[in-house]
Amino acid sequence: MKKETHCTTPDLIAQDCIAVRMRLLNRVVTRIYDDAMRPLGIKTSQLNILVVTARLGLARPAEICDRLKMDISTVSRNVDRMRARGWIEVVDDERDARAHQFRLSAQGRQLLEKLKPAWEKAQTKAKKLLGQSGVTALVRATEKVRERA
Amino acid sequence: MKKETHCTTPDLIAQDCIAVRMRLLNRVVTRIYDDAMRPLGIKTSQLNILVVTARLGLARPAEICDRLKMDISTVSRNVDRMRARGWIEVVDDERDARAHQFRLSAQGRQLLEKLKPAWEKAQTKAKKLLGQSGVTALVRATEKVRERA
DNA sequence: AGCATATAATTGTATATACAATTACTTATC
DNA sequence: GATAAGTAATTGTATATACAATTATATGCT
Repeated sequence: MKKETHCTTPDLIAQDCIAVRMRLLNRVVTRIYDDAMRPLGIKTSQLNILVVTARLGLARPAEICDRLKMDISTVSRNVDRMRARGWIEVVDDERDARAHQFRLSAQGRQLLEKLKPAWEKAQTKAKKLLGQSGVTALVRATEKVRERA
Repeated sequence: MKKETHCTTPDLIAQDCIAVRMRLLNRVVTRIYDDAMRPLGIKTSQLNILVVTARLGLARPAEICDRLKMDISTVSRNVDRMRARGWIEVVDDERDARAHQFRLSAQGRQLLEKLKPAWEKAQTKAKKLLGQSGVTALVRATEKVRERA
């Protein structure tokens, strides 16, 4: 005989809601990386953009949005801050006066190398928290999101 | 013979970084719920607080922080907005003049019932995105976080 | 060529988030 | 009971985030 579980709406949502748990875990994980990288003056959100830009070489804002599933206005303002810190340079597009691209400055590349140990430390902690199955599930889900787009 | 993988730092971080993927997935999942609940005028972050408050009956700010791993100043300001919308009431603590508690108003309870169908729709989408293993891993990780605190 | 439409990116506005500093009160200690 | 130490919560400041509106430019159509 199946056990009846009488859950009120708040109980149901509090226990099951994926968004609630995802946001909670996001806060905890972000804190791990932010703490580790604080001495270097960079936050997790900016790390995202830094590495995507580094990999692309020359990155259009729309490409960054696509890779990170981030609103273009968010990218716009985050890059502003990173530019102010001297990590990113803006290159105008010669063919299209509306467009431009970003690339890392020498300082940006230097920062990337310098933060590696701190990142590794945070990564180890995060791995431990999620477990192997958690990491696998995370990778699978993010890949699925990218495929669909 | 093991295949050598020569990864530059940005490649390594972009591919492996748990924080990057977690934040990406958090944005995608949050968007699913925000879209579903937009007609009701509530956002995912507020839903978190709404359900925790509902379950606790009377909730102290510090309790909400603990449940959600959220900074107390964040709770303070989110509750302000929810109070302004008439979903939450503040009750003074008679024993300690510094302290107070929150509870749902009638409107807040009504909202909670009204949003159930929208929440279920979003929940179904999110489950599909994460898959069963993803949901399990997520629950496991969040429970681990709660134990440790 | 000229106008309508599409596109790239920013800016306006609001919420979410956290750390640091502050305010207001309570508890412990002498 | 006065003062020091501790605690509850807010307020100051900065970043992150997204939707809507705007600006500036490019493209397509006639």
